[in-house]
Amino acid sequence: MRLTNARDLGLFVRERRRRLGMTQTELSGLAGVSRRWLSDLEAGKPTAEIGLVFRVVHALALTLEARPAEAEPGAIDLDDLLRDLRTSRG
Amino acid sequence: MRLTNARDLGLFVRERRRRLGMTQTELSGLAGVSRRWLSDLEAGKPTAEIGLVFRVVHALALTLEARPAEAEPGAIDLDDLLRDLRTSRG
DNA sequence: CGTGCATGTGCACGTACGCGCACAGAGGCT
DNA sequence: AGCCTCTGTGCGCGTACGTGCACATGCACG
Repeated sequence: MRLTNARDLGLFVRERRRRLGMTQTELSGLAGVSRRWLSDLEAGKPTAEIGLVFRVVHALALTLEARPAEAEPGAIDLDDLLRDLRTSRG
Repeated sequence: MRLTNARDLGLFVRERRRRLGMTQTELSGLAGVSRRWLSDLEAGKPTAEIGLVFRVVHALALTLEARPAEAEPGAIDLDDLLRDLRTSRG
């Protein structure tokens, strides 16, 4: 699942939690966060602290991966493009 | 790159930023965050808000992906295992 | 050596976090 | 109908956030 914002994250966490058959109370205890906060997170709260988010992610046996955005079909390497932009007129 | 905690995230952001030839000032302006905060983020601050993190991630042309943790070589499906645990003694 | 840029960091401010508690609404089960 | 579980949410508290500013260090260049 691709996460682009807090709402995505919240929905994904909720779905994952349900898939594992957990309640908010159980997951919050497992992750060491309050149920109150978890409820807000699942609702897409954008001000949630990433440290707590990582705790929840681990408790859900999830892996978080970051990678450069997909190259367009035009086959231009975005990394090089941006870097060139910077080094040429920066 | 696999991100497991705030420190990972910070280091990854820093490396990615440098790879694109950006300074903290440039990236912070592009992402709409303060340079102060970006500096802290790259240092691994665990209390950073995920909303701002997503802004930086986008500004770096990055994709964030979440997925179930890898299954052990023992071939037990962790999802099923956890779900069964819950439904049988919950 | 002096200048300029990149980065880290202390400070003060206004704001909102995350927490626990308590209650309300919605289902499900008997 | 009555009961129990799950979830959302208002409130109040103590705390730390994120921001902007200013300064210091480190490094490259002429």
